[in-house]
Amino acid sequence: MRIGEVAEKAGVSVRALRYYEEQDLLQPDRGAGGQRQYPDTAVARVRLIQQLFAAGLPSRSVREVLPCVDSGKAAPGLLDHLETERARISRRIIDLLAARDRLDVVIANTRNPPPHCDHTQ
Amino acid sequence: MRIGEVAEKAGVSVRALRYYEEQDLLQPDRGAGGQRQYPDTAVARVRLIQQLFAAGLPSRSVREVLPCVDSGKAAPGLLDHLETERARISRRIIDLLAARDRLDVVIANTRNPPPHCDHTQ
DNA sequence: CTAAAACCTCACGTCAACGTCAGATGCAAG
DNA sequence: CTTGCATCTGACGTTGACGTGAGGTTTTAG
Repeated sequence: MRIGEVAEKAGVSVRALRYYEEQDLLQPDRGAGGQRQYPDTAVARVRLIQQLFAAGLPSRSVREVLPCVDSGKAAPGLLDHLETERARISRRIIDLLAARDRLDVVIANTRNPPPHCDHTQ
Repeated sequence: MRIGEVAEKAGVSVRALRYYEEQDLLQPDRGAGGQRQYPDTAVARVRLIQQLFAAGLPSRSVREVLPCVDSGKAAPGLLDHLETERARISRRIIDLLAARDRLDVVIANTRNPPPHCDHTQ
């Protein structure tokens, strides 16, 4: 597969794919004319990368995690890192839930104005 | 209250408070010497701002939402905006949950190597 | 064979929420 | 009075994940 097809199937930009390679998250082959050649599995891999990015992992961490997804083995000390990231994600989820609740209050108040109006500031 | 105290009580930097003012999220008074003077309610307000930022709202949206939190009334069309943001947060939460699950698989595999090793790419 | 896509490599631009530094001023204490 | 910390106003720096344009090459369709 060439870069455009991968981009479309994975739902990312061509630029993003080149960026991933620059960050050592992908290592596509090169065809005769110097064009990138991806295996079919690359699409799933890109989706995984996106998911990890969405979780707030920096590319450095993604680069460390990817080999472990393949091999099922972790480099020494990586397990701690993984759990640290997991904790970060969990905290982020909690924060988002709290923020959503705050928004819900605002929305509810907006739908039918409450009797007691805060006059904060 | 002066800016340093607000910063400490709200758990943010002094710079952040000046930035919020620049973005029209706070309008502190000015004392004789030109120093900012905050009411006690400012601490809670800053915490709210932080929470909305944590939810991924840009300062523009926060600026729109804040008056409604006070008044309980929404500007026309804002309700749609609020629900759009709510939906965005919900999607974000779902993404994070999915990503966390992915990490959990990696962590589990790392703890005791699995029989079947993916050889993705 | 040729025109149009698609691809290539630099390399600078972007955006948000601050960090940080410089140089000047204000404010409370001894 | 002066020492010293808090605060002030600019204004440039940072970070990450790309966007975007320039200028050239490769591949594909007709």
